Amino acid sequence: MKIASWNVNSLKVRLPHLQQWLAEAQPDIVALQETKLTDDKFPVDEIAAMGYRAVYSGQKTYNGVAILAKDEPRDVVTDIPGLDDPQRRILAATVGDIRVIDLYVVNGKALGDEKYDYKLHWLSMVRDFVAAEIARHPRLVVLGDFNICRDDRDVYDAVAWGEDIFCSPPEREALQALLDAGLHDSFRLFNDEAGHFSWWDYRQAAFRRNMGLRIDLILISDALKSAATSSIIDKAPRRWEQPSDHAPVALELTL
DNA sequence: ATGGTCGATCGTCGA
Repeated sequence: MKIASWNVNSLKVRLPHLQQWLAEAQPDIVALQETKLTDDKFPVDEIAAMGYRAVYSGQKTYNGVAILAKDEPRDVVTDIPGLDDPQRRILAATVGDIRVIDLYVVNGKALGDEKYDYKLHWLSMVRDFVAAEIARHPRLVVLGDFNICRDDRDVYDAVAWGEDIFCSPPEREALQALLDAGLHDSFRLFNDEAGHFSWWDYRQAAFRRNMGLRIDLILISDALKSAATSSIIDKAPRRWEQPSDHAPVALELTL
């Protein structure tokens, strides 16, 4: 069983990369972020031709999330209970006996910006939703683009970055609150090293210089932790022509 | 040098 996440930065542009990666990696479940497509434009047929069912929650120009799976996703949720939000950033579905919550966390722009306040509020609402979901679904995976670096190992120049956006204490506390709901950062079950990133800016040849951040995470409940055998960042698609600025991340389980 | 690069959209914003 393989579960993956990828911020594709426009599914329209990146569909050929997604198709190539699905063919090579063969994940059972993959969560996508930044599809930037309204639901009527979602490439259902092309995805079906790859052997995947899809559920999606999109909007024009911005945001947009989707879950692809070889088995039919069911019990789909597209909104955080109690949060009236037009931005399409969350998608929950059950595949087999695994509950999947796909997140495209608010970027936040800068400390003090109104988008930063929205980010923290959005995360607090997500935490409450995750706490309710984990009570109902012991096998829970919460994955996506978190737009938070959990600790300094996840930043290419932590001294220079300091406590700026993605690394501020309130953001890190919000991520820790999610983990405290009963989740584990699957990558860190297998790798303690600094310098493993999932996103690199398009500018300044950042990828070639490995000037990146680890912001794409796969968080898993206790029941899945005991079955996890690997959790990796697949940098290969970042080297392809016209890539997403994010690499896919993938978890393997013996289930 | 207050920039740089993408994507959506078509001047400018978001990341």
